[in-house]
Amino acid sequence: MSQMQNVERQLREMILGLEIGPGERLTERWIESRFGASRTPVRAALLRLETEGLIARDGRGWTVAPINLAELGQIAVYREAVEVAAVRLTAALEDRSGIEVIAAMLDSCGAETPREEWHRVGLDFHIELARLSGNEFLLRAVRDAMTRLSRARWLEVRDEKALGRAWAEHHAILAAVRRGDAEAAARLLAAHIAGSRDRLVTSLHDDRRGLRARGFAVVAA
Amino acid sequence: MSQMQNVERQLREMILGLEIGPGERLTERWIESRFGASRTPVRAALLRLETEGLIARDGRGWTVAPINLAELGQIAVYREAVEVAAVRLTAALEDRSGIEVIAAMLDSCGAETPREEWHRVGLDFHIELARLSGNEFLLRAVRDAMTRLSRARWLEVRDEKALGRAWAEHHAILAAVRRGDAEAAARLLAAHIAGSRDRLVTSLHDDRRGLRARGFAVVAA
DNA sequence: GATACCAGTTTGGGATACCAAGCTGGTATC
DNA sequence: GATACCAGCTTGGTATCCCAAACTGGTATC
Repeated sequence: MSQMQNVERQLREMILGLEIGPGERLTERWIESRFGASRTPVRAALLRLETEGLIARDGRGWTVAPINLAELGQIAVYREAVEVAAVRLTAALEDRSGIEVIAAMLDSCGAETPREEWHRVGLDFHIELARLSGNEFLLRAVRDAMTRLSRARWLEVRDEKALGRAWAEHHAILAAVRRGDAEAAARLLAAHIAGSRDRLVTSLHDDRRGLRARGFAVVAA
Repeated sequence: MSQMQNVERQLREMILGLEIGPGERLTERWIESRFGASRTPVRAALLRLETEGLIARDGRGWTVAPINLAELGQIAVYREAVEVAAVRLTAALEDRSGIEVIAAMLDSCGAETPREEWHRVGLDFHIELARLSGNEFLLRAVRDAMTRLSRARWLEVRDEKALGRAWAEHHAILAAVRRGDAEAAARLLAAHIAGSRDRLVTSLHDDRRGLRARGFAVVAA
């Protein structure tokens, strides 16, 4: 694997894993020494991560993208548009057996499953559901949206109840798609996304002092 | 302006203007000498254009993205999802005066307007309409889709009648938005996108021999 | 004490040298 | 004549060097 891909992957993991906090400054030299690569692949990786929205230019330098509450609201609208379109396509397919793989993925999470895994499955559910549509652009849009949401969701304080509710909503969406009920699937998905956004924004808004205390830049809605 | 932006902009214009044909191979050294920049900004520009879908990796090298008829169909579905979402948002705004700027843009095209200008306005109509929604992600999605459609639309054989019809459909969509009729706007826009796709794919499919004769790679649907 | 200024350092942008992988054209062998 | 093979060239990947701009810390001046 090339150095650029190495740096890109590792840096993305550090950002998404909050090992580098939202709003933190990045210098090409620091990354270079941190990952043992020269500046050429480092700069290539930065350019790619910039298009993912994980880092942003800060004047002449680079900054890890802050958590932006207004952006979360816009992403929810965007998600609804593309995810609903994707699920409508999928519900209209003759062969909807791909659904079962996603259902199995959901069921693989149990009481003893680590929180990290719940988080990953919660994101992958939406990505895999979009993939079933067969539309590359809808898939990419969903993947991009989930990447941008990833850190915020990780910071969200989620209790058992919220996790269980999301799990149930995911299954309800799958059930509607399974029986080919596009309208129901679209309605359930839209409600799920709106509810998810509300919980997310409320949680982060309430906790913004704590987040800032941890050194995380949080931009208000 | 930085060298990277220079190279990126000029290379994008050459690709979109079909000065470099779809499917053509690109080498970093050729670009370097062509634009008088060194490989560092050239590589940065290539990485950015790759994310726009205008160029793609071809094994170890670079290739100008071919015209892909299957992709055009997928883009139409994607466009419908995001553009309809955007126009619904716009129709729900209190202040919809931005509409008039777009209407003026349409009206600036007359019988003596060069074909190039019609082309640009036809793309910008959709982008500016999405911008009015105020949602950055929907705007970016539409802009990205129109960029990917640009070359295909330029190759489309369009007669006066088709241009006039598109112009009328654009105005009809604006009228629906102006009176706040989200349902009508969504319906008209969806029909416009579907019709546009049909004409585009049919035209390119019928002309694919001619396009290939010009050295343009055309991937079948 | 505040401020204007200056030298030193840091940083991203760019240019270039080097390398390994892969391709090409020619050649020698059968 | 076909094929295996090899030298040389091309090309993207990487490392490194230079530069100008911006930042930093300290100092001198008022």
